[in-house]
Amino acid sequence: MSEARKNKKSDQVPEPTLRRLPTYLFYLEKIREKGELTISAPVIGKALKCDPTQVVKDLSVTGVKGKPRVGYNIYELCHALEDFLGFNRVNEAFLVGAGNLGAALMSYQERQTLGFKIIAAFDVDKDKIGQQVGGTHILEYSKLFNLSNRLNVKIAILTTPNEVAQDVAEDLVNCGVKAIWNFTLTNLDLPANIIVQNTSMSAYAAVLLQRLKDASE
Amino acid sequence: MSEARKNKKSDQVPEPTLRRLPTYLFYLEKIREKGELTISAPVIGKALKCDPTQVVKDLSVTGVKGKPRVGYNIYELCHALEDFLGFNRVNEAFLVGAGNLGAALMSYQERQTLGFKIIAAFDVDKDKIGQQVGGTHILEYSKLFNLSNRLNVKIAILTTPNEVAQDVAEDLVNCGVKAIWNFTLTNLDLPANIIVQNTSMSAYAAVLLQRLKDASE
DNA sequence: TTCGAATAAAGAAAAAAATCTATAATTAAG
DNA sequence: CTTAATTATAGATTTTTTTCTTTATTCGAA
Repeated sequence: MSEARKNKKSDQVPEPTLRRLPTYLFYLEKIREKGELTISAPVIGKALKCDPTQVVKDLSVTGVKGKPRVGYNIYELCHALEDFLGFNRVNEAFLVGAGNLGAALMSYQERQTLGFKIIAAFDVDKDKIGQQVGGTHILEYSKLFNLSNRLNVKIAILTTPNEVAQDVAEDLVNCGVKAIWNFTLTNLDLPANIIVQNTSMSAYAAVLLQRLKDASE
Repeated sequence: MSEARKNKKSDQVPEPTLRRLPTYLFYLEKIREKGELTISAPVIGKALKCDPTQVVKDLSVTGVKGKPRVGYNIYELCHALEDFLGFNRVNEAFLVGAGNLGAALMSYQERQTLGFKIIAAFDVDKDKIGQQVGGTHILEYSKLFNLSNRLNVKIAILTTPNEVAQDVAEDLVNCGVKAIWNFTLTNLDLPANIIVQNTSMSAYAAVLLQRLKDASE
């Protein structure tokens, strides 16, 4: 049992790799549409400006094998990536806070694969309730509790104002949500078994500004 | 000269640290509003669920010194962080593609410090042109060229559809933009001196889905 | 059929980042 | 005034991630 846990941790795919995988997938889909059948790691590396051996290592998590002097079968690779990432499964999600960012994510999911489907959005703003964005209805927040009893939704997207983020997150956990994609600046304090993915736009902005500063010195 | 370049690179603050700095800043601002004067690294670490020595290392980039048994002066630290991140300077930016995500970022900047001010947004959609989001006007895309002659904008946010991303990015570079925050899935092919910060929502989604999968095994 | 070039794969080495440890400084309590 | 506890700091260690190197495979050209 302790060995099982040890395995589980060592089996975990590194986060940098996970972050790169969707990039490969979208690039490969674009190439596939052009009618190409195979592609080699050096070609991918050149297009995506990264190391070819990095590409090979990253792609190896899918289990797909490439052939020397030929490369990978694009169709097989796309399929394996989608399968590995879970992008072809129906990962249902709630969204709370249908403001600008919330609405953006709701319409985002329509056009591009986000990895899951937002099946219901919630807000307390009377003006928003009843509206529909990206094919998803915005419901009164209090409906969350009824709805979560019937549906078994494990993922939630949190795009509320900072002030209510902690309370809403606790509600979501009580409704059976296991993973929260947190776009607020609030550091959520939740049970250890709840997966929280903090995504702050400021973090990226900080890196961009700093690199710009570095470059001009 | 070669030594200067060497220094420049080794002086660069690690990206993980840069990404954490805004989190510290927003947490500290919240604490400061409560009237606290000092805070210690262990307290920050506990609140933000990270290692106290990590906190010390991260904060040391600002040059602020803490006192043993007391901690840091919150006011001084906030100020130093803002200064270091450049959040208190007026970093002007263009935004191209005032769709959902673009609009989200435009209104985002109003409420929370993104690190810069979007001074003009551009789109080709007649319905959007003339509108105003988050205090910023949406202009006809062709106006970009005239405007960039007068203003000296170094940063651009790219939230267009994937298909036009490369062309728009090239336009932006021709207009003097040095750094592009790319929200599209297109891998931009631009001169090496242009800073590109790719931000794909799917990357985060991938990590979240995977960790959820790991947890249920 | 054979040779050579290109490539994936696997492992080693290097680099980067996070964590841990020891030290010194400081303040509060006795 | 002294001591003990707390904390910042700096350095060492460990872990993680990336890059480099080697090997073996495969296809195409001679």
